[in-house]
Amino acid sequence: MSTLDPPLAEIHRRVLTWYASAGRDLPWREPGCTPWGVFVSEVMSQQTPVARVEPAWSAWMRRWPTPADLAADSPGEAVRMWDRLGYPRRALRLHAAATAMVERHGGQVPADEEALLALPGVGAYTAAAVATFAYGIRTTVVDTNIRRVHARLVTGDALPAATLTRAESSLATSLLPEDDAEAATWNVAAMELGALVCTARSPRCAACPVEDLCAWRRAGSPAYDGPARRGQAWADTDRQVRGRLMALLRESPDPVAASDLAAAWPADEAKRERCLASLIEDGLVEPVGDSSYRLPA
DNA sequence: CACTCGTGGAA
DNA sequence: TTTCCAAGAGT
Repeated sequence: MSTLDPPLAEIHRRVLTWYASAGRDLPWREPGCTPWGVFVSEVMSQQTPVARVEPAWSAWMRRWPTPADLAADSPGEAVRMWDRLGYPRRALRLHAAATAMVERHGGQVPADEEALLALPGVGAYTAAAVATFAYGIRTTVVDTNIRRVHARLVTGDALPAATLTRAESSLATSLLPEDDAEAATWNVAAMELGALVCTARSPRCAACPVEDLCAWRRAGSPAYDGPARRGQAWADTDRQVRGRLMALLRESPDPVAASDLAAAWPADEAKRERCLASLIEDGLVEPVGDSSYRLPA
């Protein structure tokens, strides 16, 4: 554990100042936003770019302003409203989380990180993010943006490792400001720096408030030299087929006939049937009668 | 721990 | 056109 030079306080000051002027005015960052609004924004933002989340979040919050409002509706409606944000199991889990809030937390988003972690669809990142952004609690947030900022600024690597390491987590904790409010702002500011400036591809170092302090820049911006990162295949994968089937089911207010689902992926019947079965297993689809299907009621 | 799970925009 | 990858979670 080495002492940073220059002092951490200087990094904090510069990044917080940068964030105050360059941070985006996202609706869930407004002072009046409810913890539920923050919670929804965090779940929607898991693996989905903010630009696509923003309109979806607004529509969602208009329809279901509280956890109880969502819990009172069907999981299928949540999946339909999720539309094309991707990974629709998140919609199912968000609905289940709302139900848990009603049943176990008086209809409120819990402030305790432990309780948050117990909710469906909430992992280490989301629990910390909701605790700090909705409730101002001083806790360590580690997302892909923050990992990349730390990798470059402190460690001197072009990119972080493929999976989160213990060293990264303890580094993030060691960088956290002591003050509660400042820690919360630091968390969002570091994420924002990674999202807008310290990006994965072609970072905009000229716009970075800490470029002269960056270990990676000081080392001459060496290229990534870790193990090859395997890209996500898409064509002919189960994910593509599931997506095709879900699109049909979302668009139809009525149950969809098996023959219509078959037409959505005629090339490989076995694969199609397997995907439909997995969607049913996941609770994203339910059979109606003998040969039609719908989103869960 | 490695793998799966959607979608679409930008390089 | 192809490739990359974006506020991760669950198994």
